[in-house]
Amino acid sequence: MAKQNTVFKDAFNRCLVLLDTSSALASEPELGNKLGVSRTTIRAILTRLEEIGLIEWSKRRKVVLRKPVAADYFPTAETDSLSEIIERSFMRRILAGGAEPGMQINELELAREIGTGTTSVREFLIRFSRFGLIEKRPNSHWVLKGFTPEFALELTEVREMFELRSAAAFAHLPDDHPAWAELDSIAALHREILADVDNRYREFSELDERFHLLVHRASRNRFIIDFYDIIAIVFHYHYQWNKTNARQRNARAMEEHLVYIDALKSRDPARIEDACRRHLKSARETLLQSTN
Amino acid sequence: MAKQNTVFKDAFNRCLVLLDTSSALASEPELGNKLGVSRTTIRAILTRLEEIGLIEWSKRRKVVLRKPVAADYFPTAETDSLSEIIERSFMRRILAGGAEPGMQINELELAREIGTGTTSVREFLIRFSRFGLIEKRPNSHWVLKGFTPEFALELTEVREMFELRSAAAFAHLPDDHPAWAELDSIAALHREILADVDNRYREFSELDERFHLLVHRASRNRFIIDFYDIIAIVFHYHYQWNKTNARQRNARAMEEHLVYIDALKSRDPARIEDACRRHLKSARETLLQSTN
DNA sequence: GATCTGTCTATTGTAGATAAAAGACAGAAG
DNA sequence: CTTCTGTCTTTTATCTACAATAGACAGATC
Repeated sequence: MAKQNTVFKDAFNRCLVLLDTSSALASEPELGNKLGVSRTTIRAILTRLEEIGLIEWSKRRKVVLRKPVAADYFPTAETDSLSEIIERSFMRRILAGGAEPGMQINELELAREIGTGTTSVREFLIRFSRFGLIEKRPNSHWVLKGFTPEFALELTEVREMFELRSAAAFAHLPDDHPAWAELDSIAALHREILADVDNRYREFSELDERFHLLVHRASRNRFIIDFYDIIAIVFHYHYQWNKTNARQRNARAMEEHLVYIDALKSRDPARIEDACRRHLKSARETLLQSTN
Repeated sequence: MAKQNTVFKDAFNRCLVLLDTSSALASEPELGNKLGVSRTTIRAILTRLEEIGLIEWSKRRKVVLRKPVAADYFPTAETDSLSEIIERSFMRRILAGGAEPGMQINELELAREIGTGTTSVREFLIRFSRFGLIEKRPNSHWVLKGFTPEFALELTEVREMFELRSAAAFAHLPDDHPAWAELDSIAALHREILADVDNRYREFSELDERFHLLVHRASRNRFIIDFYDIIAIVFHYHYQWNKTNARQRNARAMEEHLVYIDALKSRDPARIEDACRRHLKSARETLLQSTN
């Protein structure tokens, strides 16, 4: 099969949500904008909606005939893009499985295991190589460098340099910059989650990424912002994987974030640097604990 | 054609050089080590050497029959790997040609122009995207972000952070670390070139890369060292492209390097920082002059 | 017994093909 | 005259196939 129609299926599912709350659908270009896909895909969606009797479609008339039910949706397993599937498979293998540094990575074997073509695996590995966890031997295999203490230290060294600089830059954002509002909204969410931390501590991972990305963005430097991808992916899988004391660790990190946010709002360079350093120090320790 | 045999051709040419100064060739594994290729390729080379009457080959006996002549070598155009060809073509297009920021990049068109398959072009673009000059719109084209002043400023901001830290780390290398010897050899080469700068100033580009890479390596941080790739490629093509005042610029940079090297050898943090900052400042100005 | 060669197998690099998705353009509808 | 739809073309994402290259193993040679 040349290409999975995951874009179609995913957009179709999102379209069902739209359809749930309205009695008619907008024009094709407008739908395309809302769902972030081209008109070609929109028309495929409309065709299917008509086929399964959800709408009556004739030129500009797109009347909703009934509410969508669970069976109308495509299963979520079919809406993941191939690269997401490969990423998850690969990360599970190297983080969860016995992933000894120095291990060889075999494109063909990976592809067979995931049930996909080699090209996609290759492209994934090339993209992934910028994270510094694997390395290519030309005309030969890839080598896994491993999620080792050295990796964690090198990563956090750069992270600290970048985040300190970004945090300092944050203080100089103009008063009307949207980042301030976003910062307030993030702070509020922290307080909400902390108020019910036993049940909601799992929401921290996503919040953490949102907060630090906001800080890094203040650098206005594409290399600094791009580097945050590496941190995000490492922490993302790290959270999924290492759940010991998760509640406690997350609560502590959220407290630190609140201090850090207050420091940013004060615009006082010394306070910012201090709060930032404290938080980065404990983030580093958390990460180091989980390397072997 | 599934795969170009450029590895074979390139190793063959390098083997001819070996053959020029000896009357018999070593064993297959040893040759493989020397040339950095597998035994399969070595045997292909030996087969061809025999075919064109350069050696007599029978099991372990590989007697040289005559000296290789120019016609025995494969043309250099055939020894470049496909990714090198694509890289050069692409850089020429975006640096030399009218490369407006925001321009769309078309995989198919690029492939046709270079005379290669789309897969290779795609993989090149994925690898290249880490340099921050292009960006992918999923399911659609790539966008050229352009070699703009913003790019140069963002690049040099990170470079300065990394190089200052690496230079500071350099001072702490143990006395017997090989980097000190390499530093001396680089300094000597600077003096040689400076003594005949009118004729040899073009050798600076390569020397520059060698020197700064050595400094970055002292950080022992893979992210810092990898980042130097970006700097190297940008400066590499920049030197090829912007030749105004090249002699004068290179001479000045070499003088700065010598001061910088002396500072490193003194291990005095303040001197190092000062020399490093001065040099980085003029490097940034040079780069900025050539953006538009 | 260590290293080499002959032979065979497995993997990578690249081209070419094809379905999915994007996008262009003219005529239709407001 | 602006926005929409019908239709068509182009490009991307992915699979498969195959030559080049790497690498494994057993028997030969030192």
